[in-house]
Amino acid sequence: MAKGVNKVFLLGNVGKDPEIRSTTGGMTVASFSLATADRQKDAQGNWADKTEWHNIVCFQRTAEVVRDYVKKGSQILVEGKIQTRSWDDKTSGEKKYKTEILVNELTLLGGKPAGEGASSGGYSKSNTASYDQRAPSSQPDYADVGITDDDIPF
Amino acid sequence: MAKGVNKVFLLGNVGKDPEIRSTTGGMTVASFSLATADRQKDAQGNWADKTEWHNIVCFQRTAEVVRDYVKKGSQILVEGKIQTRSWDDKTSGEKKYKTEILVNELTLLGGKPAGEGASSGGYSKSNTASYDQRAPSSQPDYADVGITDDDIPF
Amino acid sequence: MAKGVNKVFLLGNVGKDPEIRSTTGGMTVASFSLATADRQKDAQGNWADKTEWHNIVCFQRTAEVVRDYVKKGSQILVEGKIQTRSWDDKTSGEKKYKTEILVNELTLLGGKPAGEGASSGGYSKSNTASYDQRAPSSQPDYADVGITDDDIPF
Amino acid sequence: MAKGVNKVFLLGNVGKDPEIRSTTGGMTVASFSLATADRQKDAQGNWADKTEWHNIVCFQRTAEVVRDYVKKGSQILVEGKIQTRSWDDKTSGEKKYKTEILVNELTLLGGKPAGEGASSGGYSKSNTASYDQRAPSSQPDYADVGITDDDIPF
DNA sequence: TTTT
DNA sequence: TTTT
Repeated sequence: MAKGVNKVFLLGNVGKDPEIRSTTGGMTVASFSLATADRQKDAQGNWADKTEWHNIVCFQRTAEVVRDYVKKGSQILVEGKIQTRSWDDKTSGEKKYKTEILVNELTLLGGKPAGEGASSGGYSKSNTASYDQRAPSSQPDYADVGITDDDIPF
Repeated sequence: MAKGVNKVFLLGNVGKDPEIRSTTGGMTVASFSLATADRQKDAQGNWADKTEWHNIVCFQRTAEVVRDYVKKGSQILVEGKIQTRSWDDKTSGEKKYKTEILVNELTLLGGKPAGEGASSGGYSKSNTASYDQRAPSSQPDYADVGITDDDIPF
Repeated sequence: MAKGVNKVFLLGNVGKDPEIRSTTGGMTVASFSLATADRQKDAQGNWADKTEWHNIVCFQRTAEVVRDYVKKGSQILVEGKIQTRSWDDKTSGEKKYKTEILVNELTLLGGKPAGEGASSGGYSKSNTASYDQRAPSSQPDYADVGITDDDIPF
Repeated sequence: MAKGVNKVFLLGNVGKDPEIRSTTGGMTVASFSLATADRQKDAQGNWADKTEWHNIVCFQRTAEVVRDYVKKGSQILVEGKIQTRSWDDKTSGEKKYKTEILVNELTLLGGKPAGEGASSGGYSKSNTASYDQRAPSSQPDYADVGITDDDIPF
């Protein structure tokens, strides 16, 4: 029986080809950024599109679906939960936070059809660099902290 | 017609008495942290409670409900959307991010009954300090950036 | 402040061209059936697709979007609430129930591209007949009961 | 990977003590009605509470939680999906429909505290009668149609 | 920092 | 049929 609720629905477009990794336990992990567009009024009272970017993380079978079918531009719907990780930045000595959406369920929609785009396998090494722009070197990722399959929270 | 979806449901308990502010446009803004409990397996395979903390922001009428009825310990359900603000930290020169839940709808549940607790108005000055622990001095808050009522996206 | 929650998310395909009507108050109402596909295990333990049909009702601007853009086959996402209407069937004398989803927000997805299909305006008279198969003659619809714009619950 | 979405969130109060049954496969099934309150404008433009009733069905562990903790008056939050069953009424010869919410997750909230009320075990035989008022004799229930554990869709 |  |  649930004690609380932490549920998120996002529908949007994938910003770059997903990054695929494996945990030390051999589990597949996929991460990518997702843009959700929101029509809202600006300061002048005009309707304008505003884009919100989300850090998405998928595990196991869902990560494999992402690896095989999700690319830059894909339109998807995800259901998941919010999780904020924190760590001490070794350079600045400051506490840092990164909020991510851990996905329970993923639905592929239309958007840019799969099969086109730069990378053949839905995954390209070059993603790593741009992903790191947002997640600087001192940030521990799942591999760094030695995540195993037992650590996955669902 | 919506172009995307960015929807969050959180049910949990409020960590401290909410902080209440006003924008330059005179709109009430309430912010507080909300703990959602999640039962999940730990590394040993045992079920353990894990708490996730969320930064909640309410505007206008909802902020007034918060001011009048929500206190440390209150059990509430919120529906809202995820927004990540970023700014350049003046001290370290680094880019920082803070993810918040902007509330559309709030439902008061049971939990610790309202009317008890330290603060009389559901709001105590002392919240400010601890809130600032997580949101260091160089972070712009809504007042700093001169938000007016026109900026509110719903 | 909300006292309860009654919220539905459906993603699926429209079964027929929507039926468009007007209330006595001149408000546009659109109704159609929406199929949501669910992969589930059958009695033999095999995964099989099961389709669930939902009665969708849209009002005002959303109904106009439906009239202009939604057709048989369209893939859409709706957010709304559940409502069950009841009436006494004049023929059988029995109490009847019809559960509908009243839409708050509608998002057009890819699916079968708009612009094809039999009807030009996203609405064809012939829908009425098949719609009526599920909603027999003795059922009051919104026009029959003299709904005006004031009756719309949001 | 999901092909569609059919998701419901309801927060409200239980109308009667739940009815508890077992399938031929020995699985526990709990059903009850849930009232969700909605503040909406009436024809005169005044805000009025409107109650919507939902037919809730829980299986397995969730049904056991319901049996042990949920009573008339309990405030709960459920997440589930919509399902409409249909059958031919043997008396009138008409097609009938009943829409139900199949629960995936249930959260007990405050409301009227458990442990009080008429029934000792959170379950009273007398529920059956009133449930049958809404679900006349000719309606197949889960036991009638010989549901086994394999039939449960999640 | 909450809650059971 | 619930609840505030």
